[in-house]
Amino acid sequence: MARKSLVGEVADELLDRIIGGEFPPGSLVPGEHELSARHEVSRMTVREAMKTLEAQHILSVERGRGTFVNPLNRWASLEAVLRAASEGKNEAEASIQLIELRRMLETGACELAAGRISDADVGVLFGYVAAMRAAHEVNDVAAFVEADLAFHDLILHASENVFVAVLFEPLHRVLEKRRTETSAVRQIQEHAIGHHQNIAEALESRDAGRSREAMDAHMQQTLDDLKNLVLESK
Amino acid sequence: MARKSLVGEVADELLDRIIGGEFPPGSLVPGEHELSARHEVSRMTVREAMKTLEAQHILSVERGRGTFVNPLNRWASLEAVLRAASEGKNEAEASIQLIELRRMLETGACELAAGRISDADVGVLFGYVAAMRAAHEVNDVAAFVEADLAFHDLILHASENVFVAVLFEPLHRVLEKRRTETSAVRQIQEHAIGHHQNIAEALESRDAGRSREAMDAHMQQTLDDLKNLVLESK
DNA sequence: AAATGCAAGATGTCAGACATCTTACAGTTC
DNA sequence: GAACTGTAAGATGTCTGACATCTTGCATTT
Repeated sequence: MARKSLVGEVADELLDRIIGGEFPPGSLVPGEHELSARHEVSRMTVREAMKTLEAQHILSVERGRGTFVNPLNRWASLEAVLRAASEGKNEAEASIQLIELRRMLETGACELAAGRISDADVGVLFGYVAAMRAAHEVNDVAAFVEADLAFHDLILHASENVFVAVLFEPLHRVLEKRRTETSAVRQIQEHAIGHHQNIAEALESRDAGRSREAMDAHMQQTLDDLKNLVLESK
Repeated sequence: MARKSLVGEVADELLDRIIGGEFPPGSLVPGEHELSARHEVSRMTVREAMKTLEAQHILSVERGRGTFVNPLNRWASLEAVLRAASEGKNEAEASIQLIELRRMLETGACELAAGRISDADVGVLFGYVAAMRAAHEVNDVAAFVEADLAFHDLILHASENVFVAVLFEPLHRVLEKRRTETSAVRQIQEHAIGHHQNIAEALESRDAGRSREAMDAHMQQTLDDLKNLVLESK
């Protein structure tokens, strides 16, 4: 599996070395000349790789002095932090923390959406639940997942908060694979259908607190499902 | 106010043109040669500027075809989205949405922290409240803000969720300026001290629900303060 | 009409050069 | 001896020009 570009390759390797502890936060990374020699690429390629990491606030480049590693809490890339947090031992712990994060955003968005969602969108929401039910009956996992995603996406947009969607997007991408796994279990599907029904009804009532709790219960179920899945496979 | 580097200048100008609607999502931006001619810089400088925007998922570069603008909901940079959302009319609306987002993360983190914070950290928390009180009495705004930030930062870390801190960091940076403004108002300081006291007590009781509500009340106050401030100045 | 080949234009990468900034150190001055 | 200064080394910033490779459209061939 060769990577797409030399720049991406160099950036990935450098990030790996940082995560591996070779260059701890605050330390100086090798100069552009040295890196270009080590990776056998031109200095321009190294510079572009650095720019990539700098844009994610993983590195700080200071003219005349050198390039430094930022502390992890300044990193702006959820994926990079995930790679760092999953390093070695605690991948399960990282997954749980991601679900916790998702829970905050989804329950918050759901609470906001209760006061802002249109009647039409509530109807669409119930439509998605029906689609999930239908997919469950014919055992169509792909269709089930699709309706599930659309359901949550609609609520996110109904919250009318652009920034929530922005922060949620990388999270969504990271969690996507695991969601497909859990959604394949029929019992989990049944749980999910019930929770989605509750959420849709809560939003229909326009009760913010009730909507939040309905989504929170769903997230709790997701967390439990993940824990069981992780405990089984490990 | 000249910007630091040519690369940053070109990246900013290009982002401005994108936000301004000159290059809508999905459209093709001018080629590297054309941009280097327009901005009177070398092609290398343009490439590095593009790389920074690509790293933030604002642009997608496809070899042989060109460079395309991504839809706004894929942008990974909160600051860039903020610039887009504040374009022209609705800066106040954007500020409110940012507070809403902060509310989700802080209340969520506080709820988690209730079950994980150490006795020692609870003590430190009360120490920060005392510091805020002292700063309030001698009218030291800087010290007040510092204790306020430390208070929230400690709770964030006590949640023991790395990803929350990562998502919160850019939000923190964006909101920092405005917080200094509101914190200068003595009446708002008094409100804040009371709320922080309640939060610290709730965390001390280790009651997750109560902790969440205490932080939620504080966020509601912050939102109200902001609305009043915005309404006054505009 | 379908398949092929080629040229144009885009990004990817390279090489070497010079500019500018930061820092340390040696030398100068008082 | 302390403070100032100039210089050299090493780092990043930028430029120029070249060649490689990929995509696409179009003309050519079959």
